[in-house]
Amino acid sequence: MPQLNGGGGGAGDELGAKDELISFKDEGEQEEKSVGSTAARTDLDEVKSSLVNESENHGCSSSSDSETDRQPQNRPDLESSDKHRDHFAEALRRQQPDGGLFRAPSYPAGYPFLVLPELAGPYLSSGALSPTARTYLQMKWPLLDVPSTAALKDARLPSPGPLSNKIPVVQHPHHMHPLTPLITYSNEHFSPGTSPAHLSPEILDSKTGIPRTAHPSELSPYYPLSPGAVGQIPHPLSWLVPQQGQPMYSIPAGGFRHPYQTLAMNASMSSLVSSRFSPHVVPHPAHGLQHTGIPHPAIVSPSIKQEPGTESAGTSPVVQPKSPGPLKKEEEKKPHIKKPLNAFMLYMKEMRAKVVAECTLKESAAINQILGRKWHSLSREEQAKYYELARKERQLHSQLYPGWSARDNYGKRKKRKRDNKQADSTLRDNILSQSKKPCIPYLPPEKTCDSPSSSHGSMLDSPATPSTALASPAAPAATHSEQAQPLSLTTKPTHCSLPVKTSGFSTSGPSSSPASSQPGVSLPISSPGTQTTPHISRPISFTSLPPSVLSFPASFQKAAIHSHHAILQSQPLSLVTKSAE
DNA sequence: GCTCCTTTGAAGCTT
DNA sequence: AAGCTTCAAAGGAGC
Repeated sequence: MPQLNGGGGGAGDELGAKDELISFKDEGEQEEKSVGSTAARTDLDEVKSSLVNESENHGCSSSSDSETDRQPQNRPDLESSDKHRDHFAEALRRQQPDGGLFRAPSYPAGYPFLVLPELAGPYLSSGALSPTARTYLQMKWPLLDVPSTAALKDARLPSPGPLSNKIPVVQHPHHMHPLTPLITYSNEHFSPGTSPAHLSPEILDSKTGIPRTAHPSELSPYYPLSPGAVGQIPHPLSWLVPQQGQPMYSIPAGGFRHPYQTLAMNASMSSLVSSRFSPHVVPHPAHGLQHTGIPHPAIVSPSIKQEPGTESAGTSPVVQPKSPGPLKKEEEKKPHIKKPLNAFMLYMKEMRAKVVAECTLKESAAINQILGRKWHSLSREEQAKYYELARKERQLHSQLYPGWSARDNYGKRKKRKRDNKQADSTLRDNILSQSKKPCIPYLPPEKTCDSPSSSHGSMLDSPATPSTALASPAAPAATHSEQAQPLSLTTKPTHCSLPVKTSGFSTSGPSSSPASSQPGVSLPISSPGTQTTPHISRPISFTSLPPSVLSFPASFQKAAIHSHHAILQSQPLSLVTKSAE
C-alpha cells in the first residue's frame, strides 16, 4: 500500500513521479505557508486515509504494506514468469537499494498504480471493465509476461477489443474508486474470478477464456524499470515479437537501436503501450525494420485513418521502402502513428463507460461535456495522475517513435469546418455581445451523472472535495482557476442533465460584465462558497498548474504560468461555435 | 459511409 | 511570444 507520507521523501520513481512529488510537496508547502493552517493537511490526510481504506476494504489482502511480502506461491506453471520476475525484482532492487521498489509514488493520496489489489473485484468480476480497461487487460499482462503463446494469443485473438468497445459497459459507480481509471490500468489483469491474480497461477482471459499465466502482483507494471534493469528482463513487448517471424507492427526507423533498448522505460510505460494497442493494427512486415515488431497503440493501420493524398511530407518515423514506388503505396504502407493521449483523453477513456452507464446519454459529444466537467471537478491529485500518465505516454511515444512529430498527422483527418470556426472567431464578439443562444437550464440530475451537479461548476459546489481544500484557499489564483468552468455550450437538452450553462451563467457573461470584451470570461453564478471572480472557460488545466506541470520543462512551466495570467485577460472559446451556427 | 459534435491537452504552425 | 489550428478518443446523429 502506498505510503501516506507522500512518497517518503520522494525517492523512487524515476519517471517523473519524483518531480510530481516535489511539485506536490511544493504545493503543499505553499499552501501551508500561505494558509498557515493544518486544515488542508487534515483534509489531505483524510483523503489519503479514505483512499487507503478504500483500497484496503476491497479486501484483497493486497493492501498490505509490502507487496513484496506477497510472494505468490511458486507453481510450476509460473516458473517461467517467476524466473523473470526474479530477474525483474533483482534488477529493481539494484536500482533501488533502499527497498523503494514499491514505494508509493509521489502521490500522497495513494497513487493508484500501487493499489493493485483493489482492482480485481468489482470491475472485472462483473465484466464491467471499461473498454479501455479491457484493452489494458488484454494487452498489459502479455507485456510483462514471458513471451508466451498464450499471451500472444491474447493479443491476436480476433479483436475482442473493438467489439467490446461498442458494448456499453456498465460499471458500478459505487465501487468506482475515484482513482479507478488508473486502477484499472494496473488491475485489469486480475481475472474476474474469485481470487486475486497473485493467488491464482492461471487466469482465464476475461474475454477469451484462454488461460494465461498469472502475474505476480508485485510485478506491477508500474514499477520503475531502469534501463539497466530492463536489460535483464524479457522485453516487455517481446510477447508481441512475432513468434512466427512476422512483426505485428512496424517500428519507426531508428526507433530502436536495440530491441530492448528503447524499452528503457518503466513498466507503466509498457502498460501504456498496451493500453492503446489496437487490434486494428495490421502487420507491416515489409518495412525492413527490426523484428521487434513492437506495436504501439498509436500505430494504426493506414487503412483505418488515412486520407489518400493527405499524407504529410513531414518526417515519418516509418522507414519507407527504399524503392520509390508509387507514392500512394508508400503512403498506404505508412502506419498512422497516433498522437499520444493527453491527460484528459486518458481520463476520458477511463471514465466514459462510467458516465455512459450512469446516464442515458449516448451522444459522445454530450458525454464529453460531462467528462469535461468531471475533469474539472477532479482534484489536483486526481488530475495529476492523468497528467503523469499522459506524460509517460508521451515519453513512451517519443521513445517508440523518435522521429515522429504531431505534424505528421496533420491533414490526415478530414478537415473540420474550419470555416465555421473561423467564422465563429470573427463572430465571437458579436455573438457574445448579442448573446446568446438561450441556454438550457441545467437540471440537477436525479441520479448523479457524475458530472458535477452544480449548475455551472464542478469545483464550485462539488461537495467540498479534498481538492478544494487542498488547492485553494491559499492560492487565490489557483482557487480562481479551479473554480473556473468550461463554457460548454450545449444546445440540446439531455436526460442526463448535461452540464449546460444556465441561462444566468451565459447571460451574465461578457456582455454584462467588465469582462465583456473578454471572450470566454463570464461571471460565475453565485453559489455558496463561490467567488464572484470572473469565470474562465478552460483554465484549469493550465492555470491550476497541475503538479505535473512542475515536472515539465521550465519553459512549459513558464508557459503555464503565463497562461495562467493571460487567461485572466482573455480566453479563447469554443463556446461560440454552436451559437454561431 | 462519412463527417460532425464535444471535451481538454499537446504540439505545431502562423502572425 | 502569443494565438490559432490540428489531432488525439468516442459514438450517436445527421447528411
